[in-house]
Amino acid sequence: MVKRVTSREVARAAGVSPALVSRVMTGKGHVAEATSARIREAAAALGWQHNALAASMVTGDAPLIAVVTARLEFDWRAQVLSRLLAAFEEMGVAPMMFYAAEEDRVAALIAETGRWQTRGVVVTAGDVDPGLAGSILRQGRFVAGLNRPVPAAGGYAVGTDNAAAGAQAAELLARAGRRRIAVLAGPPDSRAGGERARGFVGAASGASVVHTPGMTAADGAAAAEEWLALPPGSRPDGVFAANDMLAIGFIDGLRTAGVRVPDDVALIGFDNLPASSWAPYDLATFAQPVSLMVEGVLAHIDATRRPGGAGPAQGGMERLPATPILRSSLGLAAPEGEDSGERP
Amino acid sequence: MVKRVTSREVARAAGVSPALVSRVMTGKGHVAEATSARIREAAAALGWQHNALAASMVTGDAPLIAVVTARLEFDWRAQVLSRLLAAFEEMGVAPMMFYAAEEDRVAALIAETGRWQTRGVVVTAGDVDPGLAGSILRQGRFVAGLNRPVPAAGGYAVGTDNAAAGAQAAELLARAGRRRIAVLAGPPDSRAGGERARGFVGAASGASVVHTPGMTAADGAAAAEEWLALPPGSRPDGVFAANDMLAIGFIDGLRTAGVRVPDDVALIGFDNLPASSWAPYDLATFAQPVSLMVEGVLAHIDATRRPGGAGPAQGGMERLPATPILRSSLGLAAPEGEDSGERP
DNA sequence: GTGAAAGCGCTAACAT
DNA sequence: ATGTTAGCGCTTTCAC
Repeated sequence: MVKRVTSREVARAAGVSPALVSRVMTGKGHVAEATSARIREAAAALGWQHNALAASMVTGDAPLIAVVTARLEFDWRAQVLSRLLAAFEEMGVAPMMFYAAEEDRVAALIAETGRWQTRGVVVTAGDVDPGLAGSILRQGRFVAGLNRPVPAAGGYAVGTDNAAAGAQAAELLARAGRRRIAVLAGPPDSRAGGERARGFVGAASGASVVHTPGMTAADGAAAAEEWLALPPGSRPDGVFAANDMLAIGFIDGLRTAGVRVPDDVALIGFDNLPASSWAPYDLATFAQPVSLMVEGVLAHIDATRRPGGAGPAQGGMERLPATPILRSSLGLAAPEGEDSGERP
Repeated sequence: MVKRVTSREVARAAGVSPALVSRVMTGKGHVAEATSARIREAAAALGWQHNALAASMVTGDAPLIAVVTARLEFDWRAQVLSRLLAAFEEMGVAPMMFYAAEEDRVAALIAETGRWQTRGVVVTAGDVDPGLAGSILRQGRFVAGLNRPVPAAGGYAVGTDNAAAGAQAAELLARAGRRRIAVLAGPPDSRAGGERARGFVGAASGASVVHTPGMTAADGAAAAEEWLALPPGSRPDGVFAANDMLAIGFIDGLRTAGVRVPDDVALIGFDNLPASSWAPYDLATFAQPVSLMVEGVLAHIDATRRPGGAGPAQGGMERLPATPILRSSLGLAAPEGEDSGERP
């Protein structure tokens, strides 16, 4: 550790008091143009940087936001993070990451965020404990859940309307003339998968639910094996996969056995992965409202900084609609909306 | 902002001096078991959390590490980040993210990291300015570049040995009996693409270099158009794509025109994306040494914390070998190494 | 427009 | 084993 330059030294070099240096940095109070310039020069000459730690301590407000996250291989998480980080950068707040190796570490991580005087927490993984959220909220900090509820008064949560999308999937498959339909729901404990499946089943009586151990392409391929093992007469001819990975693995598995998509099985996935638009798949899917979710979070953060504080958001979760992307895997004769084919 | 609880209040509640509370938190100095317990109880009762900001200020060492990054859609970046964040979490240091919306913001971001008294900077995007790196290093902080050099004495850098992999790609295509070979190098200003292409060309005289505007599947498909536009006699029969996205788009483009892979064109990509192993592609590729890169960075950070400081690393970049993943797109009769097929 | 003085919440000698 | 005393580097009244 080398001796650090302090604002006092800058002040002395510029022939002013430390208070003036502070005023120049914070922009609060009036400083003569000439003095300000002299101070900046002195700072540059000494290589001084404004110490954010010290400043935060005395003001009691650190321009810090905590982001609780987990495996970034998940598409929506990486996307959402990219945009959140870009926005925070622009807002001039520094994001601190709290990475959960295991889902059950999330509560501990959320608690940790308080040690750094962060303005609040954005949670993109795991579950938000009501008591914990409440205590953070009571400190005047915010708690924002992405694709997960924040069950506490004053908490904010946005997410994809999975159930509505599920219902829409059922409707699309019906419109494509499919009668025996099924949903690949992912693991029984998958929140998103469960919601999508419930919406699907709710809109289509008689739909069957197939759980898979995970939500990878390999799990989709395994589901294809199961499909092939069914007596031909009872095989579903329309399938909604809770995500694109599952759908892609399912397609690959079916094709290996000579089954045709969409002729033999119509298919729709979820996530609008880049791969869904690739030639071998041309997979119909749903695009998550990533931009809107991020905007929602940013708007909430912004609201908590203003006089009135955040609005009346009371533990409910704002549900944003996913956008159906119609592609040939659905086997719809003539999609009324043109295939947008846009990337996520 | 609500009135915050301080260690002094905890001390009073526990009937001790503030110093003891500090000792319990830092674990330095001896505290009687009973006293320690009393203090912890008081803290819990008051809902007090140790203030990391204040502690860091007085010790002069904040357990903070800056990570400069950019678009997380890039596969290796998301992978590397996941592991780095997990490791930092385990080390008990908090990662602060500095997100570069544009490559040319990187220098400014690296400079910013000093304001938070971070122990050092891990750079995963853009270029590291030598002067800037030098001044950070002189402050006793570390600078670690991932897949980019840190041109300053004491800086550390690890990355994939792109040139060696390029050479190996050429060799593999030769072994597959290909004579007219080419490389899809990506944009002329792509560092990784350029290195891979140079290694390829260096190992195979007569190889042609094709630049593409970007490195997406769409760019690969456009390259396929170009390939098809060539007179049949002069079309390359072996292609090395600087990444899997490009390769996949190229395959899709060729197939649409009835060209067969590997019969008409043998192909090898780079990155070992999950998609490379999917049935329609079964794309030979190279896996980046992600784990080793991360380990290198962690070891360097660890070294900088010890007495001797970091080793003699002097601006050079540690080059780690990419692992070839042999798959059917290469058209090798009998791969001597079994297809590992492992995911990245 | 500028300076002096008093802390922010904690830790680190140095005492005891 | 515990308490006392100075600060860390900055911001903020309150004077002038």
